[in-house]
Amino acid sequence: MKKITIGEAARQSGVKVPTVRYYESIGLLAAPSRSESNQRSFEPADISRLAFIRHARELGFEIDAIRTLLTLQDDPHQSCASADAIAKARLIEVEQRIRSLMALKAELETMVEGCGHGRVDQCRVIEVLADHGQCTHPHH
Amino acid sequence: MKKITIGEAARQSGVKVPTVRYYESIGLLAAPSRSESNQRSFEPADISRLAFIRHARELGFEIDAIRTLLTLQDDPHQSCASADAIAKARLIEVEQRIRSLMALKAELETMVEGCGHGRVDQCRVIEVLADHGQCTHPHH
DNA sequence: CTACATCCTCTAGCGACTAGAGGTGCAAGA
DNA sequence: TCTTGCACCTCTAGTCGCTAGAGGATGTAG
Repeated sequence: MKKITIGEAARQSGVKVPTVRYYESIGLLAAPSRSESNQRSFEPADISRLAFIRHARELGFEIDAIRTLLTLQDDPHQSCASADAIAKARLIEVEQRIRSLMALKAELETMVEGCGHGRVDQCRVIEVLADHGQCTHPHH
Repeated sequence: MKKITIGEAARQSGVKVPTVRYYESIGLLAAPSRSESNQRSFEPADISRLAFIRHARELGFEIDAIRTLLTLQDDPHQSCASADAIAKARLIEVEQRIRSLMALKAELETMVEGCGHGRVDQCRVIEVLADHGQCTHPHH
């Protein structure tokens, strides 16, 4: 059984070293055993768990949601209804976020296109910002 | 000259009362004059400035970017190149964010569609999270 | 006059890290 | 053997943009 240092765990999972320690501190990752010189010694399972967390974080899941997902993963005999619900909720969030970003994109485009590259007092960027009534998409 | 209280300023600008105070504290808004009983008394120009800030925040501009935009607004004889650059940078950010959210949406859809509503050990949600290699869009 | 809303200041908290100080341990080259 | 330099340790504080709450003063309506 070779010892996996925190640096190695970080490299293999793609989670940064301080973040690994942070996850341990908030109880997302069980405290690993320590070497004689007090250094953390991880198991392969920890790497998987870290990769799981990283992937979920990349997908924008919050730590609390991940905590739930991990509990589910730890007990595979449970119904996956919770996992499904969490993913669905996240999907709805993402869809909403995309919609609002699209409106935002349109507005920014109007601003940038309208910019005559002259002085600020003719600048559409500043103007649009100053007056929300001019928005092409006022619903934000 | 009627005195505008912080509550009124908040109502008219759409910025919350504690946030108005916060903006003052970080120097985004000049400290207004005070009444005899030490209450803030705002000018109509402050309301416009707050509305400007609110709109810019809604468009996702960071406080620092807004600070620059406000300086530009304060001096309309400057070239609007900076404002243009800030807006363009923000547009690029937004476009990137949309692209990555679309990839994310696709991945979440795969997860949710694949869920057989059975037990966790057959759950695609958990499975996909555990193994990034299964992503349809691995580039995140 | 009595409620009750609004104002004031100040401090602390949120999420999810990140940075830095100050120290120990370890392996490899001169 | 020494020393260089990296990786590790703990702890605290900072990031961003607010938000919440304590504890108190003031303003307004009935």
